[in-house]
Amino acid sequence: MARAATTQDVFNAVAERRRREILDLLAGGERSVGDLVALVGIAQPLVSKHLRVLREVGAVRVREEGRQRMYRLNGAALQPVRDWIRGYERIWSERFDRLDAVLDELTEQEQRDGADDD
Amino acid sequence: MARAATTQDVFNAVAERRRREILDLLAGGERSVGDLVALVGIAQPLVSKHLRVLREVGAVRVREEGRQRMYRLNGAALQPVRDWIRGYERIWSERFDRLDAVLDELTEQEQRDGADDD
DNA sequence: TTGACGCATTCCTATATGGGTATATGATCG
DNA sequence: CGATCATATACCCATATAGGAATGCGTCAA
Repeated sequence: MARAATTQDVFNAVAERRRREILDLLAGGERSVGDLVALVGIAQPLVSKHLRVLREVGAVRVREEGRQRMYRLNGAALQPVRDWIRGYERIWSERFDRLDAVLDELTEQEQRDGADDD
Repeated sequence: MARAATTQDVFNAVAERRRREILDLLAGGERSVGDLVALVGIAQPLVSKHLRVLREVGAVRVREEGRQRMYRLNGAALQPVRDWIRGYERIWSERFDRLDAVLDELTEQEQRDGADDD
């Protein structure tokens, strides 16, 4: 089996740098494909393909306007990512930080006088 | 070119369901590889491979204990994901929600009497 | 109607997987 | 030392890309 399809879930869709870039641009408002091509700086077919992936996971919406297609962000589709990462907020915000730091040092010490890893 | 390497950035690393599962388990505390194998329910070599990816992006740390290797979460490595998704909080929380809803309806209406998409 | 424009899709290639199986490596025990 | 346990790695396969080039197709202008 290969990696899961990018159209399968949002996590895979946003794993791609360009697609995050596109979403970031759309966060600023509607854009035509041509605009995105100019802004992202990659070939038009590629932009179209990325947009398709984003469409398939529901992260963007299209609106036709003459020959142009205006794309718009649909933030709701990103919620699974937000929800997942939220579970880790505790780890950053709470005092676990200090405990982690201590454990880190211990680990690194052991690593040093043990095998060297990676 | 193929998709970016999973070891290239955290986004690609956590795009995989199993790896998120592993991280979630580690969020509850240190675990040996054997524990993870039992909990995740996939073959040991696979768990080891996922752990390697997570190690390479810094999302987990290892500590050797006899023949076992204890893995521990390193939440800091997930911050790029958090930071990115944070930029969208505004979109969820603010009143843009209502505007989005309206635009959505308009879009769907146009889609209906225009070509059907997808 | 013909031509140009704006996008989407198709075909092609190189590459990086995720899963499985077999095997190597290291540590502990008898 | 030899056997066994806990992990990691190597190798094989099917699959899904991301990027490039060429083309299809609907829309608008002359």
